[in-house]
Amino acid sequence: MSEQTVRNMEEFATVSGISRPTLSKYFNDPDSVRPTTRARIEAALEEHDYRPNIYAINQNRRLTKTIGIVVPYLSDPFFAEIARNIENLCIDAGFRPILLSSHGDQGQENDNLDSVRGLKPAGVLLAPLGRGSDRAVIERFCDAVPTVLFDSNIDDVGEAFVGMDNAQAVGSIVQYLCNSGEPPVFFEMRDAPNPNANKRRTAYRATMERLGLEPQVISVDGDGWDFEEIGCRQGKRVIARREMRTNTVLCSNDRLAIGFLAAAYQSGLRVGRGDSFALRVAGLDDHPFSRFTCPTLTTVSQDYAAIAERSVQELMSLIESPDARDARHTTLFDGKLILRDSA
Amino acid sequence: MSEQTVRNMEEFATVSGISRPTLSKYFNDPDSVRPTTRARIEAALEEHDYRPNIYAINQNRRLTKTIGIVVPYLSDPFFAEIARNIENLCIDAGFRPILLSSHGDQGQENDNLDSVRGLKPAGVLLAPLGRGSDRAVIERFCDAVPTVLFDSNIDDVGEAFVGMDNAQAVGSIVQYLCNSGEPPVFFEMRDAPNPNANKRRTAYRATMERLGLEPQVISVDGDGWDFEEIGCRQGKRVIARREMRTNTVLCSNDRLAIGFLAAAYQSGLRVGRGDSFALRVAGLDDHPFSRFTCPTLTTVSQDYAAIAERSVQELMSLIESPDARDARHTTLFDGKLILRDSA
DNA sequence: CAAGAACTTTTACGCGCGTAAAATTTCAAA
DNA sequence: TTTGAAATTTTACGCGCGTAAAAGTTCTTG
Repeated sequence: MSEQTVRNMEEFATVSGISRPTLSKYFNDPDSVRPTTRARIEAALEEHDYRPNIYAINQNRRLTKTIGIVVPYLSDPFFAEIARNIENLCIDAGFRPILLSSHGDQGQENDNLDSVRGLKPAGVLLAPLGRGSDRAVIERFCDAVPTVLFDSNIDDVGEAFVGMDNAQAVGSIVQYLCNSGEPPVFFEMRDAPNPNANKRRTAYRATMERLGLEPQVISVDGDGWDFEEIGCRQGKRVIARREMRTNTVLCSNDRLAIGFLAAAYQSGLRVGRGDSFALRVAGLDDHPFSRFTCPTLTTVSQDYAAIAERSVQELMSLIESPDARDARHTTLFDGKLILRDSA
Repeated sequence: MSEQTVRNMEEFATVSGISRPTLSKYFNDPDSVRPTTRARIEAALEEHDYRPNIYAINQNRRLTKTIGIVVPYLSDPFFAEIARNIENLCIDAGFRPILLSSHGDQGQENDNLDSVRGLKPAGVLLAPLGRGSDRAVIERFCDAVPTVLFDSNIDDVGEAFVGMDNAQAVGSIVQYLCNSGEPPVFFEMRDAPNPNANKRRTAYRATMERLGLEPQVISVDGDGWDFEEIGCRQGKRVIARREMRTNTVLCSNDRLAIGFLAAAYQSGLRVGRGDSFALRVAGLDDHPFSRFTCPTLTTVSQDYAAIAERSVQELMSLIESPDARDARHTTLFDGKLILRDSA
């Protein structure tokens, strides 16, 4: 490699013997040039390992090949996993994903959207904070940028939403719990940040009533995204005060359930199904760690891969034909009951 | 706001009555203009919410205000947490952090470094894959970009390394375990991706020998970054075959330990300290989930905040005076013994 | 082999901003 | 008020690439 000489496309044109406009075409789409030309370019590329300046490229594009991915809380492996899936799909589609986490904070979410807008992205995949989001800010953002919401819905905002069918998921696990033992109590945070929580509580109530059973919702205090901590601390309180009318608890999500399992353990209650166990605990989401709790957690799985794939598909169709959208698309994937040992 | 008119700095100069070069100065450092001027600019900014085009800015800077953060595996909450800390510190320092995960894959790590280089970052904070890294690629990268390594060291690569003192950490927990019961067996992956694993094994051996005890290292098969899964599957095997010479096991990291706890639970062994327990399990790292295992996990904490802070400090001093470096800096933070219920 | 299609080259301009130099204005201290 | 330092304005150029238009070349098809 005889390098150190090629500092821009002009120079690369000289050393490769290809004109700059053709090179420009090539870098925007290698298939848009004749195969022989492409081969010559790529041979020269091997020699000089030149790469176009990404800033200069994007300055002259109204829209870039960047895709923003904004998640509410990346330290939650659920979002990390989904982001990983999405990233890979974006790369496969020829885009550059940029991952931003709002760390559970509204100011950060607003900053992230601002910062993403500055990137002039082709599109954005956004899992909003939910209750903690500044709706006006998000609406304005979605008006300016093709945006697909996932995980957490905000009515009428964004061009599409992809998430879980909470009604179906809650329905199926409540039904299972009722069939296999005592009906579940619903354990949740009073002011859950995520709007799924409300849908889940509602679905729980509806399912219980449909089954002719009296629902019991235990809403506990606790702010922020430290769900395990809240589940554990408040779980111990609930257990100590014997607030549950039955021996079965359905937690609003797996992270709360993981905390609740810890609470049960620390309270000396054995969790599992069968006569020798004092408590049954179930969750929702199939969190990556749910396979390794003690006991392993019965839950309803979200299909991470499917959600990621559909979200990206929606965004791609949005990018390809921005005006061809008649109405907002909503996709809800069914959850799958995952029977493990905790319930 | 009378908007829709200001499309570049020129226009903003017109509407604000400030010359473009002064505006340029302001956006590069608001303190570099006279306070009255600054006030006028900021007043105009309220009116027109103009933002400089980031691509045009960076095209003319040899170095940008971007800082790359590359971690090996973001779905591991350990890295997510440390990245969160680092991100915030970078923002406070006036930089734009860009977070990239290699998802445990060498090709992805190489791509990430390539992609970061294209961003012309002021500096990079890199936690390499370790054993899975392509040393030559990383060396070349570090030659071109001011880089601070963290978590996982690669000898003589990068301008600085910030991590945990494995010898101290392992020493302290081995000592504790020996003092409080039977000496620990060391449980690890045979081909751990992270170089800390080797240091930990070595430290374990050294400490045991110093104490006049015979070390026992159990190295299990398992590829990839799915540590809990490996810890659980292989843990069950180890337990079933009674491979451990004592009732105490020190796992090479918390994620393995979390898996091992699951294995013990599923094997019917009660974990904890005291006569009524069959097994003691300890880990290393103080993983975010270690407070919620059953039982809670005794471990040695890494000071996430300190590691993040020092890493960023090192990088900042590197950015400010790139040549003032005589030798590679290495910072090792002591781990703190965290006594919980598992050992 | 001819004709037209498809591609490449040449030429030229523009994007939005950094930045240098010289002229002018503002400010603070004497 | 004067004076010099500091800040601002004016003017002008350059960064690396996208892209348009016209002219030239190569390929395909019959």
